Amino acid sequence: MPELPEVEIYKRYLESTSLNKRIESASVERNQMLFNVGADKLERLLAGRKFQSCWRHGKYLFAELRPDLWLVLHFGMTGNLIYFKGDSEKPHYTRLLIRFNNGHSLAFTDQRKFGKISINKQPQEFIEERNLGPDALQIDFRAFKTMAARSRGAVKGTLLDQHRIAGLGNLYADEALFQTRIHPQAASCALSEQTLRLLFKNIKRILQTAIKRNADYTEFPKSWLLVNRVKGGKCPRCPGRIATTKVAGRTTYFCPSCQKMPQRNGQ
DNA sequence: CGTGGCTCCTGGCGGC
DNA sequence: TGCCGCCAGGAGCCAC
Repeated sequence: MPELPEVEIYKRYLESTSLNKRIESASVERNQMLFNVGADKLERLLAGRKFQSCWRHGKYLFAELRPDLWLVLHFGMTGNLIYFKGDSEKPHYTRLLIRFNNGHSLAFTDQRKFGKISINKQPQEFIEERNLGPDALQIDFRAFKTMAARSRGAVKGTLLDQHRIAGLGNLYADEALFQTRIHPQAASCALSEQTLRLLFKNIKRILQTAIKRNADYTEFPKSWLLVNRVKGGKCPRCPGRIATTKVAGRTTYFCPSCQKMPQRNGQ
C-alpha cells in the first residue's frame, strides 16, 4: 500500500533507473487512470523527452520532463514501477509503458486501478490545486500543532486527511498512534502539547526508519504494530491483544490496553 | 466545516 | 470443489 515511504522508494528507483534517458515512445494501456490528460496527448508529451529530476510530496511522485512540464503519479493502493529490459515481457497490469532508447522500459503497473496519472506545470501548482497539506517529513512542529488543534474529529482521521498532512495512510497512521499510545478515536484537538510533540517525533522517526529499510515490512522492528497487525494477536508491548475498529471509515488496528482515551485534563 | 457513506477495482479468502 | 459475498485500501464526491 503505497504510503509516503513506499513512494519515496519509488522516487529513488525512478532516479536510479530512468533519469536522463531519451524516451523513444510511451503507450497508455488503460486510460481510465488518466486524470487531466488524454492518452494521445500524454504519449506525445513523453515521446522524445527525458526525465530530468524527481520530486515527492506526500504520496505523489513528480517527474520533470521540462521545467514547466511534470508527469504526476499517484499509486493508489497497488501502484508500482518496474524497470525492465526489452518490452517482450511487459509486466502484468501495466497501465503506462515508457520505452527508453537504451532498450529498457519503465512500466507503471496498477492492479486495482486506483492510481492516477496526470500532467502539471509545476509540483507546487499541483499541490495547491489539490489543496494538499504539508509533506509529513517536511512539516514543522508549529504547523503540526496548529493543524491538530484545528481538527475536531478523531486523530486517526486527521492523520489520514491529505489536505491536513500529506503522506500517511491507514497503516502508518495506526503505527504512529500505537507507538505514541494514543487511542485512534481520541479527538486530535484534545491532545496535550506533550502528546502532540511525541506523536510528531514518532511520525518522523517511523517514516524515516521505514525508508531506511526500503519500505520492506519484513525488515521493520518487531516492536512495531505493522508487523503484528493481526486481530487478536499479541501486542508487542504489553500483555494485551490487538483489536480492530472502524475510524474515519477505515479498519483500525490498535491495542486497547496501551492506547487509552485521554482524560479530560490532558494526556 | 466536518464527517460518514458510497464508489471505483480486483484478488483473496471464509463460509456454506 | 465451487461459488458467492465480503473485504482491503486512497481519495473524490455527495448528503447531512
